[in-house]
Amino acid sequence: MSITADIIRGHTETIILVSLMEHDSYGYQINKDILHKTNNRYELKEATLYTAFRRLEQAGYITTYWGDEKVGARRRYYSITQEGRKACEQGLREWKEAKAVIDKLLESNEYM
Amino acid sequence: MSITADIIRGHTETIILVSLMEHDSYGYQINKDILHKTNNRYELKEATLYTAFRRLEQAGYITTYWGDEKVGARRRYYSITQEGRKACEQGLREWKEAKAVIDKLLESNEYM
DNA sequence: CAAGATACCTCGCCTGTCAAGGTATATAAT
DNA sequence: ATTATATACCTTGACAGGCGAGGTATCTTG
Repeated sequence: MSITADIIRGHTETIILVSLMEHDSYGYQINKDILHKTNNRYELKEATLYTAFRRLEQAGYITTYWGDEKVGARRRYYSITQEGRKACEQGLREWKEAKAVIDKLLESNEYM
Repeated sequence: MSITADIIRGHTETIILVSLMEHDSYGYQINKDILHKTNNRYELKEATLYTAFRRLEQAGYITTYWGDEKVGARRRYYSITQEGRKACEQGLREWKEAKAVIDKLLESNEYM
């Protein structure tokens, strides 16, 4: 995993929110989706994932409920709220802005 | 300044190293260059800048010397080392990788 | 019945950011 | 003269997010 903690820092919440935009999901699944979407290049650490869930819940961006699995391990599902959708869009805008700025600063000269 | 601390986190050192690739410079100038390069959209906080210099020096990525200004405030100049150039290139590679991964995760669905 | 996958969780350390405070010089305005 | 602003440097301590290390429980497969 070449992506360092500091580079991903601050994007975790938006990544989770985006993954909840289409449909409710649960922690383990969200992380596996991330792994597959990135062709096994990236995966959130469990501790990071769950602390992010707590923050997002605290902020009112997601709500949670237990699945009714008759079999297998219990699943805690997460659902994005209207506020969460706004925060998600804001996060995406911030990413685009940050990307443009960092690209400008890093690629203004090409040393690669 | 819409770019949050967490999004920029981890790029600071590479930003500084890139700015030293062409020629030696000093703190105040580097920060002003960043400000101009980004059309006043971004500027490092002084504390962040100087703590980053200490880290980079500690890591052997930059060396430092005092300017011989006859007039005005003294300037501490920084010079990138060979190790620093390597670290810079590594930082640029990491940025490209991180950008690709985050883009994949955030733009796999378009909600903007 | 051991191993591995699924599925959840918390504690406490680490590290980069930055607000707040400081020093000193030169110039322009009041 | 004094105040303000720009230049130019610096440190301390709080804060917050990432995550290593540890834990629990269920199901499947060899």
